[in-house]
Amino acid sequence: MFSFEVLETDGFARAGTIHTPHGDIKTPAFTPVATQATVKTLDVHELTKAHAQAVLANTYHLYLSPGIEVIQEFDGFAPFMNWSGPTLTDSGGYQVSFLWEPKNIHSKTERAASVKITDEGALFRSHIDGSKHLLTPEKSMEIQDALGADIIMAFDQPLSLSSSEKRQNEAFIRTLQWEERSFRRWEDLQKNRKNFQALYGIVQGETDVKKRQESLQFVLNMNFPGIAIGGATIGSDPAITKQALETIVEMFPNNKPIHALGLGGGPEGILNAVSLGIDTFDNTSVTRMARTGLVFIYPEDGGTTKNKFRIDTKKFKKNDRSPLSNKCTCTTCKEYSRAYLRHLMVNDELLGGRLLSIHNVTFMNMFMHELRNAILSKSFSDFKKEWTS
RNA sequence: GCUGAGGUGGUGGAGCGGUCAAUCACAACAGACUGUAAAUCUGUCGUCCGAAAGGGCUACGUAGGUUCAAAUCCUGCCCUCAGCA
Repeated sequence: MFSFEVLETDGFARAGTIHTPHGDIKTPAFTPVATQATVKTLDVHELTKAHAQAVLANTYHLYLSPGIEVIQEFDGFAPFMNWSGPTLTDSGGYQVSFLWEPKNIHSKTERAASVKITDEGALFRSHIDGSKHLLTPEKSMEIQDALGADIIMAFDQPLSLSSSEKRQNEAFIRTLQWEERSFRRWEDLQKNRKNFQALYGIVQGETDVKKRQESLQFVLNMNFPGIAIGGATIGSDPAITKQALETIVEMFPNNKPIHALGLGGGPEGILNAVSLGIDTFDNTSVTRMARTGLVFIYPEDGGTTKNKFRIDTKKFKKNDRSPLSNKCTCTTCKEYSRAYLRHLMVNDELLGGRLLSIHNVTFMNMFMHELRNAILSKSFSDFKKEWTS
C-alpha cells in the first residue's frame, strides 16, 4: 500500500516514485500546504491544473476547527476538501512548540508563552478561543489517524535557533522520546485502518553533525516508513540548508522517502536540497508570497540567484501588456497581462492572490518536473548550473 | 447678498496658546516571509547635512496683529461648503 522506489540517481540527487493508497507521487516533488484543508485561495481543480500531486494539512488547526469529529464524518480531510490525491499531515509539533514561543519570527511584539512543554506533551491554549488542550505524541497520532492522510509525521519539538543550548539539548532528547511514543501508538492504530498510513520520523539537530546523525540513526533503527528533515536550518537560507543536509546525506537509505519540512529558499534552496537527497518538501511561502505579490520566474524571464528567482508584481509597469512569464503555461500567464496583475495586487483585489497562487504553485511543480527529468537523464548538474550560474 | 461652518503634509482627518515637523489612517516607497494564529508583518515617509545621536531651514489659505511663545487668539482679504434670499 505504501512504498518508495528510486528510479535514477545523479550524485546524491534521486528521482523516484512514492506509491500511496491515493496515488503516486513522482519525486522530487513539492507538496503545497493546505493547513486548514485548503491551499489558500485555490480549489482542487486549480490545484490539479497546477500539477499539484499531493497536499499537506495540519493536525493542530484541523483538531481545533472544525474538530476531528467533523473530519471523521467526512472520512478524512481529503474528502472534506474534495481532494482525491495523496495527502500528508504535519503532527502539530511545530505549532505548539515553535510558534508559541514568547519570541518568534512571526511577531515583533513579545507575548506570553501560551504553551507549556513537559515530557508528557504540550499543554497549550487555542489561538481561537483560549481553551486548554494537551497534545501528546499519542494524541497527535490519533488525530492524524482521523485526518486520514497517506503520510503522517511523528510528534516532535522543534526550536528556533536562538534558543539556549540547554533548551536545544532538552528538546533534542525529548523529540527522540516523543518519536518512539509516536511510533508505538501509530503501530497500534494501523491495525484498525482501511488504508495504511506511512509515519515519517523527524530528524532534528540543525547543523550539528553528531546530533543530526544520531537523530537519523534513531529514525532508521525504529524503521519508520519515511524520514522527514526538520528544524530551522531547513528554512530559507540555501547555504545553511546545504550545511544541515550535508551532515547526513550519506546515511539516507534508498528505499525510504526523505521529506524536507518547510524547505524554503526558492529554486536555489530546492536545488541544494534535491542535490542532497531530498525527495519531497512542503513550503508555505510559495502561496504566501503569491498573496503578497511576489511571483517566481524562470531564468528565461530574468530569474537569478541574486533576485531569488522572484519578482514583485506590484512593480510591473501600469500598462505592460506582456505576460508574467513567457515560459510558464499556467492560465495566469496565458490569459492575463502584467498590467492587470499589477492592478489587482496594488488594489488588494482577491483575484490577484489567486491568480498569482496559480502561477507560483504551477511554477514550483513544473520546476520539480524539469528537475526530475534532469535527474532521470543524468543531467542534473547541468540543470543546476543553468539555474544557478 | 445675508447667516452659519470651514480652509492642516500626496489624500482623509486629529490638534484649538508652549511637550508640533504636527496623533491616526490611507496612499507611496523600500524590505521580509520555515513543517501558515500571514490576502500578513517591518521600515521610511516636509526638506537639507549625518551611519546614528543630533542639528539647520521652511511649513498648518493669505496679509497683518496680540504674546516671552501661535496651526491654535484678534483683524482684513481670498476660497470652499450648507441654509436663506
